[in-house]
Amino acid sequence: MLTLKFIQENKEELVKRLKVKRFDAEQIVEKIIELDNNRKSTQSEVDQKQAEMNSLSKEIGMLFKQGKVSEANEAKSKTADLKENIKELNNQLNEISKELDVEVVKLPNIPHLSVPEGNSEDDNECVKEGGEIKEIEGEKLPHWELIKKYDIIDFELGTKITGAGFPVYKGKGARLQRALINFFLDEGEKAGYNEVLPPIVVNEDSGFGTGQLPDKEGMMYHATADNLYLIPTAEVPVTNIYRDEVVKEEELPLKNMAYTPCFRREAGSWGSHVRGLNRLHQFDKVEIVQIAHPEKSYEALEGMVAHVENIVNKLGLPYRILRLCGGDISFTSALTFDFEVYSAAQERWLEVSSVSNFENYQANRLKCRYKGKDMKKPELVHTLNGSALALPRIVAALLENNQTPEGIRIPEVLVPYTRFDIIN
RNA sequence: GGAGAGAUGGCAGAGUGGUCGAAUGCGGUGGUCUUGAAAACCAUUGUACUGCGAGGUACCGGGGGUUCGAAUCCCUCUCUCUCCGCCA
Repeated sequence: MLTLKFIQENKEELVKRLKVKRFDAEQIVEKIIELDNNRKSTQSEVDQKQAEMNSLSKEIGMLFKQGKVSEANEAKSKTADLKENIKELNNQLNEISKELDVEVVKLPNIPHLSVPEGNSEDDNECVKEGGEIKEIEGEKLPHWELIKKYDIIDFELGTKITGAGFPVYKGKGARLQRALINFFLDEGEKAGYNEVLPPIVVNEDSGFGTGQLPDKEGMMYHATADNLYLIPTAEVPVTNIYRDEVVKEEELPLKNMAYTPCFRREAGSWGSHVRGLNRLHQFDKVEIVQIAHPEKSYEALEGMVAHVENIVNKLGLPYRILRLCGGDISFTSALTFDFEVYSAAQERWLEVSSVSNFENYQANRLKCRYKGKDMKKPELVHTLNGSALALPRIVAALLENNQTPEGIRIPEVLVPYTRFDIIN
């Protein structure tokens, strides 16, 4: 969420810039400012009464000590009204604060100045294309046919064990998963990311910290007996490492990565174009997360984009990088680059990574700050994350693009990990 | 799952109703001394809100209560540790 200070000091600019996100902030901003001013004045009234109360109490203590019991009792009688008054004001203050919290989370993050105008994914700006779209020799099958043909991923079996969207990877299919995970982690390590293996269920506080709760509660599987949530992305546990922390300035940037399974309920979003591996309830992903100095977060973002590009390149997949437009960028992001790979048999681009800078929007909610030696107060950090990479669509593209009459060729970089070079 | 003990500042650890935002030690920062370092000595050292400022207010695991006054008493929740049980 945005800081109240920023909203107070930049209200015109805020309203103007949120228009790029197709968000009309004017009324909410007005309401927030009014509530915040109200909060401040009520707070200072409470403080003042409280100060009165404190000094009165001190006085009473002194009087008792000096044995002046009747004077003490007299002073005591004065406190009743004050006490009632404070209670009343505190109730008001609570109401105002609650209302303010509700309003302030309604405002999305401010888009970066480079975010293009636009209403939908069709208006995203392609900043780069790479790799080569090769002709497929022979029969051109979509991956959902290929996995059946070679018996490497079994959807029906997953349905039997769990339900739709929980595939079972078998034989070379399973090993390909493991190979990709290890390859991604090794590449991440080379790029300076520290590997963590976090819990894949999280508590409510963590859900709030990264913004899945309270709004997007429906996206997560919820273990109600213990009130824990299955993570939709490793971003949740890995970013929450730094919830309520003040980190040292010289430690920045903190670069972490994690492999985790991810769970998404994706309620009601199933249709014809989400066949096969295109959308699942459970999938594997390696996520990279950075906690960066505010002045260096865009440098960090560039580094993350370069890292993802490097991996996609090594896999030999045709790709393009999109700068998301105001209408497509997420609520919490300031700037997002999507990576898409071309899937030859489906003849469409598949999103495989999304790399974002949240600036201090997420950090404000997390209360993650940094402090340097000559800083008087800690300041909010910037947070960034990106997939590097999500497996299912990478697998889909690899299977489809590398199919030959003999079988599916495994990219050279993966062979040391898979220990086979063809699926046939 | 059963029984017991506990949660205080960056860490360790005192504090059982008033002058406690909290002793003391360690650590951190600045300084004196030194060619430099160590040692010693001196000073300083939490966060948030609010105010131009002096200052004020809140915070001793979370929430609630008793009281003129709570780190301290009561209720409740969470977590940690020890022992027992179960277990990859």
